[in-house]
Amino acid sequence: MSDVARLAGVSIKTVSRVVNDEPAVHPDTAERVMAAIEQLGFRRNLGARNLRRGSTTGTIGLIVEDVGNPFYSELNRAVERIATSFGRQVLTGSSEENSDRERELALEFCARRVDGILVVPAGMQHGYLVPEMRAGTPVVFIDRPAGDIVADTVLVDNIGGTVEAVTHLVKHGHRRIAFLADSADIFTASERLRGFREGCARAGIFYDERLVIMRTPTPSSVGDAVSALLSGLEPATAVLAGNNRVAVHLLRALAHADKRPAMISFDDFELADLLDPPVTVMAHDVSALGHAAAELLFARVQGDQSTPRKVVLPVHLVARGSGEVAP
Amino acid sequence: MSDVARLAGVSIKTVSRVVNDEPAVHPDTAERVMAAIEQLGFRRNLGARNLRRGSTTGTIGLIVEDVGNPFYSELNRAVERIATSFGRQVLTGSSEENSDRERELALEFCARRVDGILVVPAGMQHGYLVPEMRAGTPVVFIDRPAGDIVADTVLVDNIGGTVEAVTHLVKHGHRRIAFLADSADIFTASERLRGFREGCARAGIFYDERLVIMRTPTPSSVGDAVSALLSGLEPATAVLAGNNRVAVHLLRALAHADKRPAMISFDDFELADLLDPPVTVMAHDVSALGHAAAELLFARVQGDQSTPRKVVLPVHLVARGSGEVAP
DNA sequence: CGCCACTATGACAACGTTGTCGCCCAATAG
DNA sequence: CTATTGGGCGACAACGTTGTCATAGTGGCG
Repeated sequence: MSDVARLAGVSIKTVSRVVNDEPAVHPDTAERVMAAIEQLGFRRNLGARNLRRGSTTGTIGLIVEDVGNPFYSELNRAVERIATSFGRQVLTGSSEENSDRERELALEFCARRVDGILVVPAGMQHGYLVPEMRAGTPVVFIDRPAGDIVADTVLVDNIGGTVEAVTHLVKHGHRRIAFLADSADIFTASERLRGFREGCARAGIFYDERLVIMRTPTPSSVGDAVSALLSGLEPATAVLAGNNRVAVHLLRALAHADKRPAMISFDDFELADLLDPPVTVMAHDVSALGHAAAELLFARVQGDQSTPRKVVLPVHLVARGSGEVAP
Repeated sequence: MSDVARLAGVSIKTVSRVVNDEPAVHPDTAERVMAAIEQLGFRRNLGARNLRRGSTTGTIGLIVEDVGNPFYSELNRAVERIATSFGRQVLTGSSEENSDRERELALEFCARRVDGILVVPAGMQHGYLVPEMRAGTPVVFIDRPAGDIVADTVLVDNIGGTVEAVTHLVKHGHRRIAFLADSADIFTASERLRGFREGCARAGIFYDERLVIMRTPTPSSVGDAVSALLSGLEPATAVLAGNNRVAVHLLRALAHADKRPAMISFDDFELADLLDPPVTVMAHDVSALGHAAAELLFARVQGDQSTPRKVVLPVHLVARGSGEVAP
């Protein structure tokens, strides 16, 4: 900036005025300054600016499990859209479902003085965020609630959705329904399990623990689970997949099976409608999840001090075929 | 920091020493300082630190067309992985295939003094980056080359891959092959068109302009294209989809067709193997694309001054069924 | 006992920017 | 003519941090 000032024959303050479009600059002077800026390729240092002004940095942090997972990338996109509309940029990070990594990312974002943080929490302990929140960095939890603090949260109706899925399968004649989901340590998985039990109870079918398998979905873990569930004296006639990852692995495991059970996936996913049979899903609007969370965050950034809110978005059944086959 | 210093009864410099693990601090003093830091919830301001040290900011920028597109989110993930290994964080932005937006994002990243930029360019003019690159911000182009400047670039073998796809279809008896791709303004689409023509020439089949349709893929644009290609006196017997978006829309358009043409997709995509018939693709390693680009970028960040490099990654055929049906 | 080396600490400036205040000068009013 | 106004501009401090240098104290050595 001082180089520009020297070249234009003005003080650095005047250069500052020009780059900030402040009024009290003579047009001729402004032009000289602009020419100097152009010639030197000057670009103002936003870091220094933010430091001096003590204002916001114009960035927010987003922590998800894996930015490469289509579910989270859609979320990322929705968040970015809102952030852009508020003139902010997004720092993203993948926690890899590891609470230490989540914490590390969150604290690094705080050190960068992001204006706020959106997090799909991996861990259950969030006390480490209390000082940061008290210091003025708003945090909104997405898809899963905070472990041990009170904070804004945006969720989907995990229980209601799962109950509806079970009800739907029972309506089509199933009484041996398996629940195949991610590890019970994960909030959404354990909530959906609760919904599964409640669905069984309401439909008046026996809740059989042997038909519930919950662990991190990999091709082999899901493959093994499928073998177990579909064999034996009373095999499952329908499978409820606890999320989109489980559903994809389940489909692959079933691809070459001779007799395929009915299935419903919690979470919609691309091409579900083009498979054979098309996959019935409990769908929810992932973009809406991101929108709602980001809107909430920016309300906080702009000074909203009301008590923490909890938003629950609806889940609805999209019947496509796989969930409507008889036992 | 001065609050911490006051509480611990030391100077701010000593606090600085403690937070930076500098050796010459008495253990007792260090402990008092740590206690004060804990009590006040102090976290050092990375912006101020970077300003003072004049060092790197520890961030890189990534510009893609759409962070929500699985192709780019996989790329994002790969880039993030490398960035993390170099202790950097990633600012992401979606250009929405708009060159003004691309430019805006890139210049904002520069204003934030990112250590480097990775960009899947939307536009063809990149002169605006010259001052920034001269000022020391390395830029690596991914998937598409820079328009009018010389810079590091990582591409996939678009021409070779398309030639192979055409050859494969011809080998299975097709002579009326359609090419359905994104707008020819997009580098990858136009390169693949070149490959398509070359493939036709090499295989000795007639290149029929009427079988080439290139425009932004939407359900309706692809649907219309399919109707046109598959009707008439000499309909196409095979379709080559120019990218994963086109492929998905194509599959949906064909879902209820009575006679389905053979098809190959340039780009692999999730569940391609589970469709009926499974989709034959020209696959390339998107993660490798991100890895290579990020590695190249960090080499530059660390001072590599060699002449700009161009890396071309291989594409290979994955025969699954849809590309092996006879006319 | 004086000197040196070394440890532990602090004062101060500087990074690049902007807010505050004050100065100069021309134009206008009285 | 003088007094007042306000447009245009610059000097300076400050944002939070760290590099440089100086200083005070301590222990060892000749």
